[in-house]
Amino acid sequence: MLRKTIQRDAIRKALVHAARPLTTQEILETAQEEVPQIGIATVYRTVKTLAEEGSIRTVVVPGEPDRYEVSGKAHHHHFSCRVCGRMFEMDGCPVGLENLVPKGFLMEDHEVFIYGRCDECN
Amino acid sequence: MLRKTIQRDAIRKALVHAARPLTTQEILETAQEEVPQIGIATVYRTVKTLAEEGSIRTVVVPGEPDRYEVSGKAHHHHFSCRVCGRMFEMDGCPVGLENLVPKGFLMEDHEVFIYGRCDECN
DNA sequence: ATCCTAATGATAACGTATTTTCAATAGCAA
DNA sequence: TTGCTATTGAAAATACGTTATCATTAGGAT
Repeated sequence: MLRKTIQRDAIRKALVHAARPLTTQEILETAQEEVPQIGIATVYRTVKTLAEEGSIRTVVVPGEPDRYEVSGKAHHHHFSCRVCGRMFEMDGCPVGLENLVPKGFLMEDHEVFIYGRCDECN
Repeated sequence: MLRKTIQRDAIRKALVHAARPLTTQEILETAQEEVPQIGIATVYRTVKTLAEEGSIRTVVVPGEPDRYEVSGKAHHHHFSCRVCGRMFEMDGCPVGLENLVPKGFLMEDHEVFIYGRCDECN
């Protein structure tokens, strides 16, 4: 039986309140504002549980550690700021992806990453 | 002074003749057809040199090891086959990427990955 | 309030990709 | 052909994200 702990609450809150996908480090830092003694192992454990139960989604990023975001959001992609390293959500989807797919290939899924500077760093 | 070796030649050839970006393992296997005793350390060393001199480009992929391809190709993106694990080139680019970028953000670059089954695995 | 045990925190261990080490080999200039 | 030293191969060492270990803490049912 799953127990309700202040650590899990802090981690869940960090993810729910974030408007962007968070790394385990970012989750740790946010959760520490509420539960200072929380450790990284708890973040990994909780994130794993939340992902298994389906309430969060893993965002796998090129050349960077995984991020996590609450599931159920509308289809979207991500913007990665080269200055502050944060990753942001972008609504919508580019057009004509199916035209890229070579003949005979089957498209099941896609990912788009845009790199640049976020509004704060720009 | 850089020396010409059969190992470097085999690695360069593997990359030049490939129609798709290769992992260090794939480079090793291809190069071994020509130089059976070649080791993975030489692949890493040579790939690093080639990247520094600009003749190849590193393709950083979500959740997978880096790939390498010769530079100078026309702008393109990649298709990743979930069955055989190979990555293929796709000419062209989706439309409307700039519409995704939030107000105040600056787009410098972008990457698109499509996942599915390649023609051989389909 | 007590007891059982799930959960935690600190840290060691792991997995995997990549780099370094070092003795042996092989370009290549003289 | 010789000699110098860049390059190689094998294996050890790193880097770094993630998982496991284990003694301690704290939900929460009774």
